[in-house]
Amino acid sequence: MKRNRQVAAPRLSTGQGDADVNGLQAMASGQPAQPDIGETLARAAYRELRADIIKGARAPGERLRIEKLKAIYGFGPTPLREALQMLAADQLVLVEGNRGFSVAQLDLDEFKDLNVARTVVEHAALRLSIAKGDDAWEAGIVAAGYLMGKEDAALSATADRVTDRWEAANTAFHTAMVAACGSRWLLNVRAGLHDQCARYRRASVYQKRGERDLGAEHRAMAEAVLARDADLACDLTERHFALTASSLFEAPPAGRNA
Amino acid sequence: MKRNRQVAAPRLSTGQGDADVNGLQAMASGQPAQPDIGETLARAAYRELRADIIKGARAPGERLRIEKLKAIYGFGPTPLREALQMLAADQLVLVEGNRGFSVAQLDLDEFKDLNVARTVVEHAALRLSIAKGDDAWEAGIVAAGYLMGKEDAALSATADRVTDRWEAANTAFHTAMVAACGSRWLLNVRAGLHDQCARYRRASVYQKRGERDLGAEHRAMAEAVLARDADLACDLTERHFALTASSLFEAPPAGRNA
DNA sequence: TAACCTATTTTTCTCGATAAAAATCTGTGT
DNA sequence: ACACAGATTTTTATCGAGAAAAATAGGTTA
Repeated sequence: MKRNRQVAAPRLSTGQGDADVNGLQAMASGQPAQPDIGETLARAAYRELRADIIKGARAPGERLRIEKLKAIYGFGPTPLREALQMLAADQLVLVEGNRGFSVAQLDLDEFKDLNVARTVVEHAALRLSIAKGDDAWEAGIVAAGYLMGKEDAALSATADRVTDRWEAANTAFHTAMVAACGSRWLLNVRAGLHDQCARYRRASVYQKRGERDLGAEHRAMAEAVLARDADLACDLTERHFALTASSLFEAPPAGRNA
Repeated sequence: MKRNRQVAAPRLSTGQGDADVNGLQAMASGQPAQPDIGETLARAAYRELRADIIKGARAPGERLRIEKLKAIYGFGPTPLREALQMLAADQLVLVEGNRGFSVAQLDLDEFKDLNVARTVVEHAALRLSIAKGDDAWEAGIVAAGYLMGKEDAALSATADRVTDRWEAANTAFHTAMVAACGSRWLLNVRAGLHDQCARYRRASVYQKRGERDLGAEHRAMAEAVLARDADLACDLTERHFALTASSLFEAPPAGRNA
């Protein structure tokens, strides 16, 4: 009777009672942040912060003081701290002894390192997936490829920065191709590495996509995978990653745009 | 003056003032748990819980109620919750909406899955390491192999359960071989998968080591790696993992020994 | 002036208490 | 007896306050 949903009500009653809080959150996170019922505040804070860090809304190196985050996101100190600890486990946030949290720095050497690991995992997942994939898997690739094509077209038309929509389609497309690899652990690891790379991708102001035809790259990959040509698919994937990487290397040292 | 080390003093003043708490902790974690200075209680709790879960002191599936953990480890609710969230990120702990935490269950299918991912990552790291390793790397393998040999001998002499010492030597030995792979990310991922597997290894009551000569397996691996024979090294590693796995498969369903 | 020690402020971390949710128990009606 | 609704208990999640640590500022001495 006097009992409201845990996740919604306390959020609003955290100090201010009007809609300004939601406005702030929407500004910070992009979407209205509709918390799934049963979701904990700590997890909601985790999701919002994670999304903001990956998309670059929270700049690399930025100090994440609890009071500041409290003002921005409207969560209390406890959920925020728990969220930050989780993000630290993801390597998205740096935690120093008694000196608080900060957004993990972007570093070119780190990115090369990351790319090595990602390529290894992606190759393995791709080969397994090609060996094991069934009809439903193929259909999933076709569907994701279709949406990817639309986003690629929209992107090259506007010549603008990468959008959230494009990112989502990209993630779905690449995930679809490795989905049948048969190891949830491999997919988990892969997803983590993918998210890390997404951060670098989106942080780079100078995305010289002009010289790339992403649509063609994606089409070629899907084709190779559907043709079960593992060697070609791995080769295309590696080149795909490398092209993104090299466009970042040519940009000025990342992480200085705080 | 009135200021003590953060990590030690509050621990003892958490309710009881006598040494019983330490006794409990020592019982639970195996060692006196000497917290590094500057370490946070949350991180100390994380380390202790993590070690206990991996070594099986906290049984798979066991519910981790805050009050219970408070009594066992002597930490307050906040550090404990933060530690549990970190462990959940590591997939060592399962967290359910508003229903608390529990030790992740052990499951044979899950272990097969895990082994796929681990083998992939280990192979890649091994190949890279063999390609790039220098003299210091070789020396590290020789040193770790020497200690490993001692522990293997001690183990086969007592025919007893795997000890903490053996586990530590095993971890160090395998880590030494991949240490030169050149990607910290790959090593991080690898370490996480290794720890997960260690859990399965130690949980299995029926470790039919009798038929295995671990010392010989380890020596052969070190030899192949030092000879820079990547194919052989990968092959031996895969077989090494597979043997451990098969000895678990023959045991009754794991995780029922709570 | 520079180095060092002390006091103050700021920030982080932890605890105890409280509110919210789930689980359990109880009684009621069919 | 069984199913269901309501109330109670237990467990979990969150908040606000306070203790501890780091950072900063100020003052003293060589």
